[in-house]
Amino acid sequence: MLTGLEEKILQCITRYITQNGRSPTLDEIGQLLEIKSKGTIHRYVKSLIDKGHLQRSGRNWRGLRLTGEKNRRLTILPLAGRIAAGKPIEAISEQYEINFSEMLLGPGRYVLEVRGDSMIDAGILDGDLVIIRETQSANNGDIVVALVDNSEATLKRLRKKGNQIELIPDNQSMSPMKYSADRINIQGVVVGQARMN
Amino acid sequence: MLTGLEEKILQCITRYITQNGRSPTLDEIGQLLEIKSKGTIHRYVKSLIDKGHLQRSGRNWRGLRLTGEKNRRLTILPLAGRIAAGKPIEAISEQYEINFSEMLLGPGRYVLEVRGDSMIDAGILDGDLVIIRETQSANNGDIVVALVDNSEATLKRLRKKGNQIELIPDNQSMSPMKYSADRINIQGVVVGQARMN
DNA sequence: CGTTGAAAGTTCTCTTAAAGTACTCTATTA
DNA sequence: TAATAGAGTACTTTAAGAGAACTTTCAACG
Repeated sequence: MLTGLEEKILQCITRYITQNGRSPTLDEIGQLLEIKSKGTIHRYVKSLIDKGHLQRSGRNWRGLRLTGEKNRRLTILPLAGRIAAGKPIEAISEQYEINFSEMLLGPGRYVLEVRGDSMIDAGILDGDLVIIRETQSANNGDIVVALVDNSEATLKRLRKKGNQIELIPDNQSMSPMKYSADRINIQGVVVGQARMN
Repeated sequence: MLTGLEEKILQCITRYITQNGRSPTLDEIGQLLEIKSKGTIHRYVKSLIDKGHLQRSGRNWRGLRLTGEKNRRLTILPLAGRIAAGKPIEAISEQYEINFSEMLLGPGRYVLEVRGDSMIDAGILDGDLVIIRETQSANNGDIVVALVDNSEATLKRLRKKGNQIELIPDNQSMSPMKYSADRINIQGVVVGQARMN
């Protein structure tokens, strides 16, 4: 079990290595985390080595290595940077990690597997998983699970117009459908989308 | 058998861990349940440990762990069914569950934020997150992070043809690029994709 | 090739704040 | 009266930071 700082330092090293291809020095870690004493850093790096999350190769400078085997914090991954066509990976300074638990957990979450291409322009393909948060209310523009006439469920983008509700497929070859508000029951809204390869 | 307060505290801890990835301190529990004395909290936490609902790992702060079932459910969501346009949600007969930890965890995973539309036909939009597994080898058809001439990183679909490597954007308005194999370095392959709304 | 000094790593001690533990005392309620 | 619940106090342990003093590594230079 890692303490808060141990966690932070491990993340910091992981990120440094992914971006620069070599491990940081103690002082560099200290700079990134705003800790002035390299003795303090060393204590935690050593404890990470003892706990098996890091290895030191020989006694070289910048000789830290990730072991990778130990499970990291459950749903948190380092955000290494941004990638675009034709450019180097752009380093990210503001944010260190992506917390998926916010999307995945929390009350009333469940998953639906999407069938069909009706939301293809929103990047939701056949076979994708969408994470739904159960709710009766949704805003214009949300992608919702809507129950029509209490019999048909469908995944569409929502637009409310007075007493009318429009369910809009994000697919140019399909057309929106209009209903009076009392025929539509919102079951939930899409809070995330995932695809596993 | 748990008393009312024991139940409340256990739920509170479970919820905290699922949302934050680590256990709360006694004071934090107290804050959430509006109990001022951490001595009181401690008494009930201890009784929960005695009854086997919680474990304490060592003497660490935030060292509480859930036992049994609850522990395993952390990154698992119920798969409620399949949804398609114009049809009821197709129920999935067995209790089927989606385990995201397989995608998110494991050695050498990190996240990149995608810039640009070059993979739009694969459902990877501008701003999406892709989960990368670090590897030097990839198969034909994989979506890879490729480093060209050790200077430009790009996300493209891979096709190998003898000593030639083709990097194919999944976007009809862009054309594939061909390189000799020695100019390309595979950094990792896409193992998952996520979008948070 | 060996010397040397700066940079990096290691080992300590000291300090503070926060967290956990062990009690006692009190109130409510069935 | 026993079980449940809350407040509070005193104490111990842990996490975290600063910094001094030391050794090792590495590269530049004569």
